[in-house]
Amino acid sequence: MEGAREVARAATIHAVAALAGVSPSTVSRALNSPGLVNAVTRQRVLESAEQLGYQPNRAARSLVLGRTSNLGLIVPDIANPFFTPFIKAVQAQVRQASYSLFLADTDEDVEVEVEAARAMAKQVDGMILCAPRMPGNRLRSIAVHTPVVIANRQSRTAPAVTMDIGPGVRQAVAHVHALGHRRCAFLSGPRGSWSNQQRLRFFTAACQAQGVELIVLGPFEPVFGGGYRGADEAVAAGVTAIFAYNDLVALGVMSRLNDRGIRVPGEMSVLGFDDIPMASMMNPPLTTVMMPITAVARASASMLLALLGGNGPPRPAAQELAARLVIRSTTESARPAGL
Amino acid sequence: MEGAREVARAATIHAVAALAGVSPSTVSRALNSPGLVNAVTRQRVLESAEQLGYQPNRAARSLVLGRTSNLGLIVPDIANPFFTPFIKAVQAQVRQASYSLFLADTDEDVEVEVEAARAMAKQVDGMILCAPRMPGNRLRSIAVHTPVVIANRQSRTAPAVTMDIGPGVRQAVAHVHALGHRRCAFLSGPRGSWSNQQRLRFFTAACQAQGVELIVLGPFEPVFGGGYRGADEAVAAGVTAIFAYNDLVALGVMSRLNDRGIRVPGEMSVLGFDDIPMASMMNPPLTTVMMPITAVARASASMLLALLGGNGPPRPAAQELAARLVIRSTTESARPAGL
DNA sequence: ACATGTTCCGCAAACGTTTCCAACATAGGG
DNA sequence: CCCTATGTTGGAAACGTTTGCGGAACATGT
Repeated sequence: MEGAREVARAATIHAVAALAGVSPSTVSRALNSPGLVNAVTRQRVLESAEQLGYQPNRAARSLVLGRTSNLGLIVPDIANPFFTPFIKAVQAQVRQASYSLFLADTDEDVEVEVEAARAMAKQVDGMILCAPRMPGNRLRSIAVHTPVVIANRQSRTAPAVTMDIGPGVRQAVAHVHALGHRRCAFLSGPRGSWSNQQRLRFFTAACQAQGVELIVLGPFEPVFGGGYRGADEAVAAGVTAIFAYNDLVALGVMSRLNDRGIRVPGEMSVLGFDDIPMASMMNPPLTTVMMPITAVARASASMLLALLGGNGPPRPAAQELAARLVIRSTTESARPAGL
Repeated sequence: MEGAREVARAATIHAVAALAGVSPSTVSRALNSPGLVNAVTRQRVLESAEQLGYQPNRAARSLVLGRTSNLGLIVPDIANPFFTPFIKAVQAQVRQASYSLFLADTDEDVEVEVEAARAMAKQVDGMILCAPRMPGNRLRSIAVHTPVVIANRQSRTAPAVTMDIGPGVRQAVAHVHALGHRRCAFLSGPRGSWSNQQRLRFFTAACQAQGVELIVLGPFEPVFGGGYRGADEAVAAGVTAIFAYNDLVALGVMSRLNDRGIRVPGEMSVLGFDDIPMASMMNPPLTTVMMPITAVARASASMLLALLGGNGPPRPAAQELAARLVIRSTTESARPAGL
């Protein structure tokens, strides 16, 4: 009967004005453009505001200002450790520019992705999209209304910051080649994912260039469990080294190989992709291609802020950062099969 | 010079009204209370809205309605895998109730915690706080203005949902006792953390009750690296089993023990806390106390939604869910020292 | 034909801000 | 002493919605 517990009704600018004995306009000015109001009046206003615990109503402010001071970030999966440094870096930068951040996770689902983006677009000034699966036209329909920066994927629709995996992939292939591996497997990630297509393409090219036979398997779920099946198929295919779509599946592969009594790196070399924090903590620590994800986050955030700053589209409408190989302990010389 | 790239100015309700040949009020009603408007007019309005790509202005709506349809969630650390199931579950439930979610991470820092909460409070209808370090008075000053549910921590200020670690801890101690361990270490987490104090208290009580000597060490950082030092100190203390503050440090402990050539569980039993996804994937898989974190998330979200639903404070103003031990492969019979 | 009820719709106020404009006071220059 | 520039303030409009109130149109019962 009593309805929702009545939270103390927030003080408005009028209340502050009344208490300070000035008009609401003066209060607004005292708070937002200190230069325009007499110092002693200002002090009085500030005290009244403090006393009443005045907090400006964001909705009213947004309404007249036409902006929300909120930014959005969409990532495929919060649980994927690959994204956590990304999220943290974006959040830090955004907060420093005194914006708040909306974060949404799409469970790696295209429909959720566009739905989340659409819903978010209505209440932010701009957003960073890390949406590897969203079709181009959907993306465009959003970018028309809202300033958008695309992360980790190329785009002609909006400014994008991507990673150039070329150097890392070539280093990886050169590394296994130098160790004597001649027949390797690539464990694909989700079929529709742009990242997967890109990785597959570069591995194919690098292997061909360096004379390594590449067996491509999959697709597998880009999670730990995906590595189980991947390991089995790779073993069946008789390869001596495995390039996993990402570190998570590499970890799954190692676990499965261990279960089957196949020693890493003694009998099978395993390479990951991404260099998530966990990679260096595994036993043995994982050799992997390090993605400069934090740098991407910073660049994306800067780009978005520049876009909103009204300085026109940022100079480089696209930016690309290089990945590189990190050699740890899951790669070793190939041994002749059967030994 | 040209200013920010001018995004197409959004269509207002007036534009839709004009196109449909009705008044703005009718448009509003057609969209929000279909029953109050004639079916054919409604159809006309809907078509006009569609044609113009009309999206209601959230700020204006919030202003008159007095609510934002946004909820907030504050967690100490997104990178901590313990929280990812929590975040996901909250997000799913919140979205289902057609709210959007603001997510903030506080880097385990008290100041950031209260600052984030304060900033967030201004633009959400309610929030879930997972803030183990926030002082009670700060918490109260926020809960006065905004409906709040506290997760994973007791509170007399706001409705809370906590986990009862008692059963899990007692099972863990009984387990190692049954295996013959009589001298164990507890690796403490952050000193100020409520969780840590709680875990320490329960382990102390359970060990005393069951006749196990407990050496408490630390505090250690609640991350992987924290386990390195923890492992060394535990070995130095001459214990045969280690209770880690959480799974992350347990993983660090295992890694460090492995480096030092100390076999787990052969020479040292290790128990974690939380049962993060990774725990079951380690090699060997970790024996740990499982926290019902997803259940907590669901309960918190339901509680908050009930609070907002205006049904008054939800029936149980506090709720408690039980933790339990999950036995895997890092615990084994104690061997006489020196063998 | 009239009274009464129902259905549908428009008018206008309200939400809490910001900001343009005008008004006033004061000071300074001629 | 007047004119103008400057500094400070209040009034009022505007942002885009929702909603209470009243009126028009129409149907129904007498």
